[in-house]
Amino acid sequence: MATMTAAQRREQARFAYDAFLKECPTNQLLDRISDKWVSLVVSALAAGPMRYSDLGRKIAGVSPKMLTQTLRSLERDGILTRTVTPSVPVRVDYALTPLGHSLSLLLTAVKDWAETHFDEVHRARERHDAEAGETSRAS
Amino acid sequence: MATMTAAQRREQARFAYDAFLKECPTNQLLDRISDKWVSLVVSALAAGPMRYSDLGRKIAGVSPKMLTQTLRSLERDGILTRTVTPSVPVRVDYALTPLGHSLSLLLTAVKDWAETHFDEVHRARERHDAEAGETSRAS
DNA sequence: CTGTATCCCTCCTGATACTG
DNA sequence: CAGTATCAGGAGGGATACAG
Repeated sequence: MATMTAAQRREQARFAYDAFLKECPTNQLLDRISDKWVSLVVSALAAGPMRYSDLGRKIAGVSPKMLTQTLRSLERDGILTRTVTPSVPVRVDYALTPLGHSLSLLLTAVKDWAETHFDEVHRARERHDAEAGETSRAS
Repeated sequence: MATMTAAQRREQARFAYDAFLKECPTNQLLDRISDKWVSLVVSALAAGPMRYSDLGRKIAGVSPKMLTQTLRSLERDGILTRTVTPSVPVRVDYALTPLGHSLSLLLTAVKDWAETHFDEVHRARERHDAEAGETSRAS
């Protein structure tokens, strides 16, 4: 029995962690809104409603798959609305809900933080790398 | 030539996107701080300095590899400090820098948003799923 | 125009075992 | 105690082709 103590303990820990995640679904939500494409879509829509292909153009690097996937999950979560206009060529508009707007405010705040402190991070990074270089050159 | 128009356009778009990312490294930073383990480590450290194994215990589901990896990148970015005390068993403490604290404030805000609006999201989700069921049952 | 379905491939993740 | 090295597995992301 003693031979699998480590594995067992790890499994126990993992189980506890999973349980924690179930009690605290905030983490899921947090993971979702911190998704790469989510922030881009929400920022794009913050300026106003947009059509599918407009979004595809504005975000530029996104594949139709990821765009649709992101849009669907955001619609499901009530972050944005999807409006179909059955004209001759179908037209679909996406717009932020009030909930979506409040989220966009937050994302903007985070973005601001990143912009404000980027210099600091960058300097810390260079200093850190430089010191690493010194260390390896020493000996 | 006409046969690769789509591919070319996509490549152009991708190039433009990459260029945008270089001009706006905020996105990289944003991606980094929205990492799954980053938020957990920063929250854990928000309460005060901790040792390596303490972090491992508190976060519970993390493997030593991911813990070290996360810690290293955060140290490099000046979010936290790593202090080695060369005692008989080596002792290493991790602590948030002022920069790290300001970040923890933001992450807390996001977490608060997630907690506040979780009900709303959940309801939106159920309504959406219910409507989908109705749609498929109609016809 | 607006998506959907498929395949593929890379990166990330995590587990294990070993070192200082 | 505090990591590092290595390897396997899986999920996510992208490209393509096709449908409504």
